[in-house]
Amino acid sequence: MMRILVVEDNPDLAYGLRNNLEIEGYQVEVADDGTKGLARARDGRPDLIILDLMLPGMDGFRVLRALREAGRTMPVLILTARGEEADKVRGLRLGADDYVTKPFGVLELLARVEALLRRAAPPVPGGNGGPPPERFGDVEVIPASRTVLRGGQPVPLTPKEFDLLVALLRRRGAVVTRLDLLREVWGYSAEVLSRTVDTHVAELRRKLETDPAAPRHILTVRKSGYRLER
Amino acid sequence: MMRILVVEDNPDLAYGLRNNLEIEGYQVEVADDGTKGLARARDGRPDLIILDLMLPGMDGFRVLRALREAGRTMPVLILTARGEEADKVRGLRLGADDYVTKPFGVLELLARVEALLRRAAPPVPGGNGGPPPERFGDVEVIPASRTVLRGGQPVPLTPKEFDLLVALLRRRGAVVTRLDLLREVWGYSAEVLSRTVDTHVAELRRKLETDPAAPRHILTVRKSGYRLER
DNA sequence: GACGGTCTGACGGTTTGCTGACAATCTCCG
DNA sequence: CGGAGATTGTCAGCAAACCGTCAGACCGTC
Repeated sequence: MMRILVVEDNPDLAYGLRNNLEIEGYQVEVADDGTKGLARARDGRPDLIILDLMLPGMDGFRVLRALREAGRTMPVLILTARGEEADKVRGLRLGADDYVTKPFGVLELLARVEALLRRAAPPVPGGNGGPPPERFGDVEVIPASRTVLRGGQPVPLTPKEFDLLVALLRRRGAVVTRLDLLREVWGYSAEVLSRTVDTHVAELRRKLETDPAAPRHILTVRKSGYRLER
Repeated sequence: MMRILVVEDNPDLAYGLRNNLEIEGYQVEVADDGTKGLARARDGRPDLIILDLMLPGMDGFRVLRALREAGRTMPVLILTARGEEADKVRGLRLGADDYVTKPFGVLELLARVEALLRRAAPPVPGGNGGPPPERFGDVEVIPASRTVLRGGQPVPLTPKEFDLLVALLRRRGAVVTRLDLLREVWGYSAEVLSRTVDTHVAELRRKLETDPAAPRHILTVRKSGYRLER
């Protein structure tokens, strides 16, 4: 059974989380301040941590940093207040794996918890917690949390968009054909008479390029495919 | 040495393919109908198959399906007639790995063959993937990104221009006739008698030569063709 | 039932390629 | 040296190819 540690000082919220998580079949432990949270995380080694950033005493950032410095690599999902974009970014940089903005729907949180646990399933022997972030232009791609920052601000990408971006990133500088992209991102081999790939590329440009009509990073290679440049 | 099976009923085309593939260092076998092709593929286990879809008797689709049902997983590149969009899709659904539309330039086919074999091969740890850049004068040609730099600055080339440049580069120092260029870049059915090649050469000179009227690298060999010098 | 994500096909703009006429250049030979 | 013929260079206009864009359909989830 998966064990989850909730570090949250608000009793109502903590109670609600415990309830919902236990209904889903998780074993839940709650710590109501940062110091206790860090201790439980280090000693108990839960499978996942839900960490509020706003905590009395030792705040969430310090907990997170101390945890990673102690070599604990379990996924961490941080809770941030609406509008505190900077906190999100700082948390992700410190090694958080995902974030949820308060107020949040319980289902959204459960979905993210499930996703994180599923992804963390295969433990890497010598791994240090996933591949390092990739950068191009003012864009930073953090595979571990499927997060994209642009100029330090999180950019919401749909799953397909993110996968497509990663596929281009994996062969940065080289031409990637539409067929290759279909293979790697879509997973089946059906060349398209339609504009599926192009549509998603356009969306990526809209979200990540300064001037989508004159892209500087996500480039078209006529008659061949696309190419991502720094 | 990589072994390639060509299943093609048109003798001229089969001959041309064999020639070019052998020049590239592949060991080539040819089958001129579907039944023979299937037998050779199953028994000989080539590293790659080039399969025409239009074949007398057992057509390419049936060959492909039978091959996959027999558990053979080597990459298959299918040849389809122009405009047969549905065939392409059907072929890919049946498990083809790539397609080339007739008429095709030999260089395009060679590039795709190479790509398929590279993908099927175990990735070399220290390998840097792909052929190294070629240089002449202050020009650098990078096949992987279909990019050309001149004095370090990117020069925008159209697809035909790039392919033409690569064709000249492949035989740097030697004379390449117009007919050769038509075969390699334009396709096996070279029916162009006009000034097409010259026009594109002129454009290359305009973009890559310091003085296009007195070219130092892309040279004319009167009564023969063109020659590229460092 | 609203909503977001995804896919598709039609449409239009732009680029690219091809062509053929003409100009320029070269070669050969008178 | 000069000129004819052969060969190559140049150009602009047309047609096709190619890609970006969009609205709408579909589908699963909330």
